[in-house]
Amino acid sequence: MRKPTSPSVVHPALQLENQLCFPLYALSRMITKAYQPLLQELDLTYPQYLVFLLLWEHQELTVKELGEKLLLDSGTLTPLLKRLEQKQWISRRRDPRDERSVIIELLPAGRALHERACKVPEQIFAQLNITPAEFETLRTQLNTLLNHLA
Amino acid sequence: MRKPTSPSVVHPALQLENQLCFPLYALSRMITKAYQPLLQELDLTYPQYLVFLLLWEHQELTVKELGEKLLLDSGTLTPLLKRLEQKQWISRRRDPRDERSVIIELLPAGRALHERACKVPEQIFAQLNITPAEFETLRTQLNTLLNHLA
DNA sequence: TGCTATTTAATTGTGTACAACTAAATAACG
DNA sequence: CGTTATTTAGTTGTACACAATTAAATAGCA
Repeated sequence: MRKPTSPSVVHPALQLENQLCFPLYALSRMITKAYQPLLQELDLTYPQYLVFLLLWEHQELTVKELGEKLLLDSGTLTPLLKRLEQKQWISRRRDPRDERSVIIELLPAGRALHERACKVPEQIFAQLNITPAEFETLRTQLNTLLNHLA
Repeated sequence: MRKPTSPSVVHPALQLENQLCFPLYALSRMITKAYQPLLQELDLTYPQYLVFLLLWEHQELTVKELGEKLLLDSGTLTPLLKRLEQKQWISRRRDPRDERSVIIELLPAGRALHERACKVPEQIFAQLNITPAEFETLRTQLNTLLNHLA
């Protein structure tokens, strides 16, 4: 072991353990990592899974609509969606009524993923070791804060 | 407007709005974005800022120690630290007592950033529109959940 | 109508994240 | 002591994220 470095005078608010941002950032990545082995069986990444959550509900959405719901821009979505298109899970086409928009449509193979994904949420929940009530409280708080910022 | 697509039968647990993971993921990115203009004045990215939070407290840490505290691996840290080294904010050297370890040391220019960063936390807090009590509750809950997973 | 402003995706470049692998150093053990 | 196992960073390749820019289409308006 190296010698422990002497603690210097640091603003408490600048200590990692007092941050809100850090556990948020770390927890987000940890949760993504918890999804990874489950999603790997579906050949999906976590952001791709989020796109499918929306498409399973809506069948088709524009890139703009996906971006609004996921808070992601075209710089992230365009290459992601092209990869899903290559796998024949979605189609991309310009809206004939407004050629600026690109409509993303769920293809049969993409819809078929829904059935296989059904068990994912409960498997994740089991790993969290929290009660449904705690889950709800936290979800509500995070959504509230998100609405303040977004 | 395109025609609204008819809602299909979707497992409630597979709806985006019922997820815990999504607000966590989105909020983490939104908070990072809130930091961005403040950190830009320090020429820092958000993960680089987290590294400095630790180095301002400890002056020197190994890559392993940084990785343990930030839950990041060398694949992320090595290039990030090399960029900080190029700016002469930190130094990287092998530990002579264990040549496998790389010691990251804060250089004067890196320490000088601390003073300029002091106002960052309060400026972020102001944007959150929550009370200190709510801040504390949320921070505790997130840390608890993080400990369950990490 | 004709011109300008806005909207929408795509592109480009930088910087994370992370899985999988490599290489070097050290620890552990017979 | 020598051999094997483990630890530690670094490397490679893939996939986000996002700022900034570009280009095409549409809206707005004089």
